[in-house]
Amino acid sequence: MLNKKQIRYCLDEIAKMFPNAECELEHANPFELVIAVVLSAQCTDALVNKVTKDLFKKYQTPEDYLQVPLEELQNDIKSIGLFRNKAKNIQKLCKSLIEEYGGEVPHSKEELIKLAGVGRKTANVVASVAFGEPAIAVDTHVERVSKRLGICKWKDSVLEVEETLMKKVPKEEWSVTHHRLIFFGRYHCKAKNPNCPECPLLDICREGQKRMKDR
DNA sequence: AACTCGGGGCA
DNA sequence: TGCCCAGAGTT
Repeated sequence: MLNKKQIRYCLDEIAKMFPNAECELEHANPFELVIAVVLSAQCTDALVNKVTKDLFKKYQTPEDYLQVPLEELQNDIKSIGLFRNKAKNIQKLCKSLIEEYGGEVPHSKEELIKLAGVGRKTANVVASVAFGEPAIAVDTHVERVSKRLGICKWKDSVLEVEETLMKKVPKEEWSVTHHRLIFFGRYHCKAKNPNCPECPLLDICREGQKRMKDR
């Protein structure tokens, strides 16, 4: 397991690789961000951005999403996959926003995660990106990279990965950390063919060293 | 803990 | 054409 100093080294090196790692979803306000992140589950940000361009023109408020039949909303987002569930969840989510939060998006992770279609990862992204709350969103990239590098244990659950990161990274850097790890995982430390030979972290990465030895 | 939901992108 | 990608909800 890497200690705090080693993790700091990793994050600094990744920061050099991706100097402007930030949320790739297009949004103008917290409400749009919530919708975009809910839509982004199990699909790429690029694909979501294609849909949200028109979607955000058509729907500006939670009320707008409830004024159309479910089938119409499903049709508006059908190109992203899992659209039936996502459309249902968005209407439920909008209903909750109106009835429980005065039409506004709540700021805390604890409130966000209660919303339909919002899980731990989405709640963390919205809290940190929209409201600047300290949070580390653990998606598949963050989980994989954390395990390969040795930041956490291989058998850790998603929640345990998140807790370990929060424990070992200073709170002020939680938000930027999750973006750094996501970029690192998506573009360099890929699931299939991680670019270990050109990785600046090879000397510290247990999985990288193992892979290089096995070649 | 395992299963289901569903498309686009790419070889 | 078939494999790969990416979370939430339910049981």
